[in-house]
Amino acid sequence: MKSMSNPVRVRYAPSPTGEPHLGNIRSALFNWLYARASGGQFIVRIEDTDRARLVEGAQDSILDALRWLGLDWDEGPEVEGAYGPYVQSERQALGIYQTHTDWLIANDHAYECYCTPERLAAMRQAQQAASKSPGYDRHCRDLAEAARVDFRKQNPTSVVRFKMPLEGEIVINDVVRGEVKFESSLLDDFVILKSDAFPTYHLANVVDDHLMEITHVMRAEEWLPSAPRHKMLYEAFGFEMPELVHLPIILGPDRSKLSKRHGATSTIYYRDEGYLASAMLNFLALLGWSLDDSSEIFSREELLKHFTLERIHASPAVFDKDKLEWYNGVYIRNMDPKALAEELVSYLEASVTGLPTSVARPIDRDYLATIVPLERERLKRLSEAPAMFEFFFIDQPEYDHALLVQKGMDADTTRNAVERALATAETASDWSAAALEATYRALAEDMGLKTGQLFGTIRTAVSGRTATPPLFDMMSVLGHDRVLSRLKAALA
RNA sequence: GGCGCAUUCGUCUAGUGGCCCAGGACAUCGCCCUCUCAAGGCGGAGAUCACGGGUUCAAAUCCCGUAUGCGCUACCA
Repeated sequence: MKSMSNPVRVRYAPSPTGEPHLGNIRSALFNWLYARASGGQFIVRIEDTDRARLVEGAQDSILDALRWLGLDWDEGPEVEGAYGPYVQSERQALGIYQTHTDWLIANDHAYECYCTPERLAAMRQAQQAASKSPGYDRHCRDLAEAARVDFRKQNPTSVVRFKMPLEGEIVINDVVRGEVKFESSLLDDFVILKSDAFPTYHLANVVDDHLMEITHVMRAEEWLPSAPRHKMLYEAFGFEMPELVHLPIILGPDRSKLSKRHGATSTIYYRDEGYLASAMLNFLALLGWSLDDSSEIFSREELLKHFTLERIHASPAVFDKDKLEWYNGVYIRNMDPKALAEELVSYLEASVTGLPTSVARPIDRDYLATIVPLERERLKRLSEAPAMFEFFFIDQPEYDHALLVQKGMDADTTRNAVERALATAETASDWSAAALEATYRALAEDMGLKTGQLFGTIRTAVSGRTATPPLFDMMSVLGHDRVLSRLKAALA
């Protein structure tokens, strides 16, 4: 337990190189959860030090994902705080990383390296051929000052490398995994400042985490192998080491790291597909964390109440889309119909993926409000609504008239059933579901048909489909005129 | 190849020496409910707890080894 004088400060530090990956957002969630659960601060820092991989709009997309899930940040882009700026390129422009690098060089913890990419590639090739473990051969580590002057003259581009210890053991302590040991001799002198004067992740991360007074570094497990480098950096600077919390990796169905070849990995994609933020939050929280043997449904509040670092798992978790969909169904069913209707409007009115253009926009909200309670328990994703609701909105659904014929019926009995159903509808005075059901049950009996037969025929005639909400609720919502015209069309 | 992490039903997981010849959830199958589809209820199948050795009266749980999977091994994060 950290003392009250040392409040928890955690950060989510994405690189704006693409869409917000689910695994990445899961890391953000855990950081946010821990910050909020412990009364600490949640900071967002943009790590845009790789100028070549920058993607326009990626930062906005990442922030959108956070906002969608309600992961609010106390400091970061758009929320200035006392430790800014919160974008590394801006910090670079301020000279923060250069200053730290200079200090490291002056104190014999780092050195300039003039090796060309060609030399490094050749070196790696040779190492591979000799099946030696790869790594920088420290060619420039102990160059004499005169030689350095020479190199600078010939080749003004250089990088700065950190001097790793040549021997010994580096032990890091991870909250999830305990002590992890690394052999120093196997770790090479890694680059901390690139030739474009931007820092690498390692330097920027350590410097910024220290300057921003981060207390817990929570990130995906793929970072565990670089933890010893970070530890050496902290020691060289004389900075206090934050707690390390390496989160289990999220896997695809084939058990390799979840990536695009497994399908959509963008959080934004799932939002657009109509997954609810509450469902996504619940699902993501249980990927690498659990409370007990029976709790499955967690609201944001419950998550905050129960989340602890101790219950984070060490083993990786496979992303199961079926389970996500189940969660979504659960949350949709628990949603207030009015709120759900409101949520559905944009999906229904969408130009390409929405209802057919023949349906006038804006759609009738009152009418929609009567449909939603009928379809709610069948919806798994909001994006299914247009296809599912279409027959409520268009004039006349297209369907194969063979579908009108139910089991044990033929063309004549079917035609007769539609005619009688039409006649009954024409004279019906009470259009409530209950009244309709009563009259049509009587009709079925009168005709010697099973309810399943008569109702099935009417269902298809009225909706063009074989799977719908309960028939009479549906007819009641559709309304007298629409039902009559569709029954007539079934006779054509 | 080297280093690191991990290993309980197909999947997410409960389990920290006896309550476990292993519990819950998703998916799957069957039945019930029922005008169809869902939802819901009930039930089934599904894990020799990766494997092999120990330690112990007793191990999924502790120790050692092996195997497998994944991650890292860039002037990417």
